[in-house]
Amino acid sequence: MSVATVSRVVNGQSNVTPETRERIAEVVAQLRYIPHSAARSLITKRTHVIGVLLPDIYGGFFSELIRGIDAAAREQQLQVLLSSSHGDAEQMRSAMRAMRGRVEGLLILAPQVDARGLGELDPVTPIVFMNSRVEGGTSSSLAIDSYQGARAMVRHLASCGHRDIAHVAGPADNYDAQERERGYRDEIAASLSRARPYVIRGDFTEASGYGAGRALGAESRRPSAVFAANDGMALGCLAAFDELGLRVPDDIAVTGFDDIPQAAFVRPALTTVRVRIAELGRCAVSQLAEAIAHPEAARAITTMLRPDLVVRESCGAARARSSFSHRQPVNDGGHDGTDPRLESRGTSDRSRRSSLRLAPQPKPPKPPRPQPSRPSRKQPPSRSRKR
Amino acid sequence: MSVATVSRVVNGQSNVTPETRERIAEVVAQLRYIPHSAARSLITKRTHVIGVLLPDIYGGFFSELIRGIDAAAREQQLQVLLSSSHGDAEQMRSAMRAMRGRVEGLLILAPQVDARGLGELDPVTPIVFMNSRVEGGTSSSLAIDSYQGARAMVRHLASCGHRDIAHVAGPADNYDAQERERGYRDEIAASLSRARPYVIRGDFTEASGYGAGRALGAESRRPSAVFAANDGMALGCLAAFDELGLRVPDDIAVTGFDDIPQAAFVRPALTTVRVRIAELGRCAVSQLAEAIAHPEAARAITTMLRPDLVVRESCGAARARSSFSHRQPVNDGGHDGTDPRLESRGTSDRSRRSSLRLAPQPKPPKPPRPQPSRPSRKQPPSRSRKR
DNA sequence: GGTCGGGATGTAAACGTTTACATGGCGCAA
DNA sequence: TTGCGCCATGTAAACGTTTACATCCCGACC
Repeated sequence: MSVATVSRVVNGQSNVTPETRERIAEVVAQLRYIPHSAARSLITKRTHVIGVLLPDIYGGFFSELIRGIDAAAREQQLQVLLSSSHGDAEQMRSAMRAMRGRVEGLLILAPQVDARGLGELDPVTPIVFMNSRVEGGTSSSLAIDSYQGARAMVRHLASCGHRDIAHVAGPADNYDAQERERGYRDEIAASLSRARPYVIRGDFTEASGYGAGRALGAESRRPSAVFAANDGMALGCLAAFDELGLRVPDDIAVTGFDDIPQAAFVRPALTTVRVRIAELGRCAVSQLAEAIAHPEAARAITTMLRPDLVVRESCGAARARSSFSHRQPVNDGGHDGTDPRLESRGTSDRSRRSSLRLAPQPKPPKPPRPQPSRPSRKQPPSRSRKR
Repeated sequence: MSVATVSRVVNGQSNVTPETRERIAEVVAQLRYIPHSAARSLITKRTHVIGVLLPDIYGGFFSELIRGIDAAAREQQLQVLLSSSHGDAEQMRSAMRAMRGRVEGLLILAPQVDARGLGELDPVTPIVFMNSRVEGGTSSSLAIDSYQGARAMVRHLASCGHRDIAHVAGPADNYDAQERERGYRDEIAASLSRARPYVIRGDFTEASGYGAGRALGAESRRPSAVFAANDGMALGCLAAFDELGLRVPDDIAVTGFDDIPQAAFVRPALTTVRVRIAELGRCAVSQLAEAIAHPEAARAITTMLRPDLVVRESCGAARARSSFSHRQPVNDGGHDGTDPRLESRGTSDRSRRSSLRLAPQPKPPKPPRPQPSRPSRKQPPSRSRKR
């Protein structure tokens, strides 16, 4: 038996005698032979692996993102080579180098470094950037419209009657943080022309949000609302205010950004800007898979995902309010105007407080948002299994 | 210039003339040449990648675990090839096959499938199992002592005066779930001999915990305490009780298991069994790295990690209580008896309520647990950066 | 000045596959 | 009976590296 025949059997090719196949299969089983993927992909040029470069993987945002990426990757029969790098451009470069030859494409989330430079490092591997500053260049990019999301949130708070709205910003070198702060400032100027923006800087961690909350709560003239640039910091604020004896939303309103899973679980449930993080991951994988499958059609597509405002308890709004539409390629200009999904819950106080999501995240239009009621003994439709 | 010389330059070997080196480096930079890792590892037999097989990656437990694994991997200059598989043994097998030749070792968390069978599939790659049923076999294993943790929790609840303690169990085919339930039953029998165990089954998701909470809360003779087999389900219970108008812990106590990051953030903060999930991941990576570096010394080490009880608000205990020691190789038999770390917080109500962790998880003995106070404007010592 | 040695560079094998192509056997048709 | 063609199998090149070994050049020492 030659290696070629074995190869044919292992790959299930047809041109081999049944008894030869039988014999080889037997030996393969007995020797516990497993083909060497690296050698295989050396010649086939297919690895079925995508590389994922993240700045960090702590917190609800990233775990949710990885979940979405993983799910989509599995659907596409891809494996994921993960690498985090503290947002350091040099570490990112070295991770990219280490991935060359192992992956067929790269998914990069690099809100702090110049994405263009990264793309130029390896012009041949398809790359999809997420939430990055990309101007021109040849790679695709997928981003959240942080600016519009922030404006919508500030507009909402203003419409609730808040006039002193503080902003807990993210790291100064982070693109999303910049955009959110810019949206905050612009909307303050637009909606509350007489108010002055008040920004206190954090770093997206709960701890920094906690610190900011302590500082804000202790101020002589404390704001009536705090808009944090992400949910983690909003959670930190919540804890700080709880400790200071301030009631949310009665004494002070708190809102976040991202809609990480915890946002719905804390009490008071967090009003935030829903990013559909997992879906963002899925989209990115799809887009990358597409670019891998058809490298000839590689156009640099920049997609902007429009986030939704989701009103829960922490802002003190009497009723829910909605925002703008969901997903909108930035190039075809103009909204379609439809799909202004209402996120309103039931009207009774009881039901409004329940923000536990029993059902999987509702698919795009019109989330049915079931009233979580009837104490059923049988398992409710659960998310994917855990552990 | 021959390929050999180029290889020498790229790998920074010494026996090459400075000007040759210079010229080659220049061309390398100009062509944006990046070595092909797969080809390289084909000959060197080093990939610097470890494979991680998980049943699922949803929820606080897994994101924390991945975080620990990733951090340790980065320290050891390893990359992580991630694959989740819904706990299906067949999917696990196929993922393992796909990883052959790509990874130098495997980290497997398979609480539902027979770990032995998995190990036999590929006897050559070093494997470290986590939280799995492993008897004998040649692979190492790292596990949480779920049984003792559950007993400690029930003992604590009993000592708080609870007599009707219900248990929300995990999936029947899950090893940890089984052990926790066994611990629950045994301790009920030991501490509350006249009480009857009451188990309601969940599947480790928040949704199933929510369902169980609704069911328990509505019962004619509802229990005074609920011990959920993981924090996710405990969170679900909390949401259910909140909705039913039951106050925790006054009307009913709730406790969990794992100490996922959210546990400290919800109000009331969750009393739970701390697993030090990230550390578990780190240990597993270290152990695997060791096995890879010294395959000759490959002994099957089974390490049992001892979890700690952490008392917060949700159980209604007046003061903190501690439990047993932390980390104890199971083979050297017998506890040393030292290190009964107290987890007590400050005594004032205010400080007891604050369970936000400002500092990184305190290292093993004597967590200093700083009183989170002084509203400092500068960043508090944060966890690793986010985004 | 010849020989020896050492250092720079080149050559080729090896890693474990896949696959184009060659070989050879067999059956069938002329 | 001879030839043709098809099908099973084998051979070898190729993938992109690393590395043992060969070669070559040059300087130094005898």
